[in-house]
Amino acid sequence: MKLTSLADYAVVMMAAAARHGPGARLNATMLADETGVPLPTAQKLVGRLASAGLLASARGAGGGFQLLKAASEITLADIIEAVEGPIAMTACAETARHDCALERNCQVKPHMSAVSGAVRGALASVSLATLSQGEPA
Amino acid sequence: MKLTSLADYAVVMMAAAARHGPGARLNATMLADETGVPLPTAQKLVGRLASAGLLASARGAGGGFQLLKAASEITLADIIEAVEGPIAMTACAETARHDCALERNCQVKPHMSAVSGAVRGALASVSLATLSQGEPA
DNA sequence: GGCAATCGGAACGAATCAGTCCGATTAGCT
DNA sequence: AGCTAATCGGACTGATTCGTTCCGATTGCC
Ligand code: SF4
Ligand code: SF4
Repeated sequence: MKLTSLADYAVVMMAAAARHGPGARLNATMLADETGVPLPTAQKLVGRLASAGLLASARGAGGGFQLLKAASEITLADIIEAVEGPIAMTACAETARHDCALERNCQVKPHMSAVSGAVRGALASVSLATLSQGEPA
Repeated sequence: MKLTSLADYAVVMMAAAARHGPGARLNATMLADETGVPLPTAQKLVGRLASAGLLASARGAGGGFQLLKAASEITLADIIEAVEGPIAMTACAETARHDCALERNCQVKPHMSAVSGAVRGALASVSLATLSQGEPA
């Protein structure tokens, strides 16, 4: 019940990116140096974030990344799903992927989608704008 | 962002146990046969649940397990914490365990305890009594 | 006192994660 | 236009944790 280090680092990097304003040009090296995340790991993360639609990527010299949405429009759930995949507590909650051996006569299965929704809602209630501020609410 | 198979199986077994009433004598073999969880895995799970204080264990022939609380008093968070350990989204949210390299100048760290609390609250709002019923709310 | 049944912890194999590296692509300069 | 340099993108390796399985310790019953 804890998120992976990759997802955690991705949140830290996105918060740092949000602090640069919506139109700033960013590259992996700058973000890695600013947050302390190892550079190769940072490269992997921005790649995933870009393919998920949270960042716009530009290749070549002078390229880099850029936030596609406002900080208040990006939530923790978005970042986590971009890095870790869909938020589903159990195997049966995820559409497709029905490889649970107990699924045929599992009594708690009908409730799991609601539980996943609740957790996802808790994560979606936190926006990047909140995280980028130093002090808690 | 998904719970492990062990925790999932533990929830299924606890729901099955709750359906037997509060004072019923249960053993690992019965629960495994009823839920479909492999017997050795079920043994490991009931052991952890007992050491966490959710079940009372009795050794020897004619022994077994027994629920210590009412079904409405046991929440998903309790079961997950019993199997997976404390619910903490990040390394810094957990008291002790401060082995994060970015912890010195991490801007999002102050918010993570609140996020962990929100997720834990979402899980704590679901009781075993709800899960043991076949139909969702 | 012997026996059978059950809990408890220790060991093994598998899967995923975290980290690292090198190739493909493109802007900028000569 | 050709070359160079800088950056993204995907593929590979090692490490950690998860999941499973097995066998020994303990206790009630006969
Ligand atoms: S069917 Fe039951 S045991 Fe299988 S993943 Fe869903 S909740 Fe878990
Ligand atoms: S200090 Fe920052 S990077 Fe480290 S675990 Fe906490 S939130 Fe994550």
